[in-house]
Amino acid sequence: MHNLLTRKLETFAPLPEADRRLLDQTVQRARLIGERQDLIREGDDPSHVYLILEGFACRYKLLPDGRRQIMAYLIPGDFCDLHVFILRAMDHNIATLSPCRVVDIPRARILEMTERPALARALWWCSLVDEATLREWLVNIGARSAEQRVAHLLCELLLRLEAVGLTSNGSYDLPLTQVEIADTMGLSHIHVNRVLQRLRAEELITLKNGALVILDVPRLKAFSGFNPNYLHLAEHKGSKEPRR
Amino acid sequence: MHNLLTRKLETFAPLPEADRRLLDQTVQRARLIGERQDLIREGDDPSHVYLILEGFACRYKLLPDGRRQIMAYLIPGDFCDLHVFILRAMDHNIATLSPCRVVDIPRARILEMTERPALARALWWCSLVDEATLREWLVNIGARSAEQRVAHLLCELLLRLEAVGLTSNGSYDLPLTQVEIADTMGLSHIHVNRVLQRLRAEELITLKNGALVILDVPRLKAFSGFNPNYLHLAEHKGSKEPRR
DNA sequence: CGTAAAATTGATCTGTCTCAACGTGGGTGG
DNA sequence: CCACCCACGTTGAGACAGATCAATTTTACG
Repeated sequence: MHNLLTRKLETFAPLPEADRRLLDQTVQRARLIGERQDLIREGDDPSHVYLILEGFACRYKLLPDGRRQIMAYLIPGDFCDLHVFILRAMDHNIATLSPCRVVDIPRARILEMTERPALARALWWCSLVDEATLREWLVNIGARSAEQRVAHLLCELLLRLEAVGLTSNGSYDLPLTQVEIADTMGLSHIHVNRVLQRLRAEELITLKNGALVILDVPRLKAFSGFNPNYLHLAEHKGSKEPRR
Repeated sequence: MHNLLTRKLETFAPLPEADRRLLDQTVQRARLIGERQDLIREGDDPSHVYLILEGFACRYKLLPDGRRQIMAYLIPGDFCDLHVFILRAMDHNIATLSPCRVVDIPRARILEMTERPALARALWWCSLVDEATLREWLVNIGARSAEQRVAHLLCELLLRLEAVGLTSNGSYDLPLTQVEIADTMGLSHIHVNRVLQRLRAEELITLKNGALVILDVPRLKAFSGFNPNYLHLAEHKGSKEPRR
């Protein structure tokens, strides 16, 4: 099996051998970062693009009154700031949640990647999937009940972590505090606590010390109204030809 | 002044004359579509990319229980479905809100555009700004009060419409019903009605028959906690060099 | 005019928040 | 190695923003 990045990008479409080699080179030197460290701050114009190899990170914004809204979780294989390559200034912050292993990719290397058609498309695909995920989060917060929101998040993370081999039948590490889940869902942490208790009482999940077990995946999906289409996994399974 | 699309893309960076000519050609033949028509449905893989020249449209998803969540407004200069160029299947619907003038751009033309470096970057910029807007909407729905949410939306539309020349000092056409605003904000339409009344009572806005007047722009921005950085306007004003 | 969609109003209900304790477990320094 | 501490989780009570239900009024338009 190839490295994590290759594995993720090939979810979209197979890559030429030369591209794989470039990715292998790219993912060489990683550095370790402790939990709850800001990786990038609003206003920054970072000189490198960061790629998560291990651990959880998040995008977030702070409001004047001190509230925090988490807008995305970044898991192994995710780029933190591909967009500043174009946009110049970060409009939000990125912080680690758990200890992370991170690769710093120089801009020149990204440029090199975007000059290879298959890789360029794969990177574009990454940022479009991020966007689609954001849309689903908006639906989640805007239109679902507290219980459904949390359940939906757990279903999404199951599929995303499965895609990078970080689950074992329905269970995975979820290194989040209830406060962090609350800041993600637009709920108070007290309410998140009660929601989790209800999900446990319904025998849908088990969650203790960051270890999540989904006891009945189909039921949790049905309960939360989960439809995986927005993750755009399994794109090349249908053996479609690239379109003109 | 050039056409609308050129104007919008040059918000990001000036374009070579040849690119402008290509854009002028692209925007030739538009078609008219009535209000409240679906342009694209979930599951579609459209053969053209649609560009709005006039009118309002929106992205939305429907939930099993019949709720609708609107996830974006599309205004003149916005692409509807640039992403299906890569992702293949739509994961949401797009419908007109008001009558619209729309250009159908064949995929081949998009491909041609992405082969010109300045245009490719400009298109990428468009989709990154869409993503940044989505993040701000998430913050809006997740962390702000009903009054602030609506006020924030009105501030955002002011800047976006200003960028395409569709405002006149603090006022613009807002062809939305209160139900549509409600489906956008994750509120009931009855509550939206009351929120609008309060904004009017505070002498922040006037809104009647789709004509919005913001009576005190700075106060409305302050009230809603509006920070325009996420729209990434005025990128090349600072005369930055393109980075390597 | 007549009709349907949109806006408005009032009354009531409920999900979620806030405030205020209290419990608990893992890490650390004495 | 124990005791303390602090972050995290849990519980209860009360308050409130916003939902729901049910009319009624206004507006747009054929």
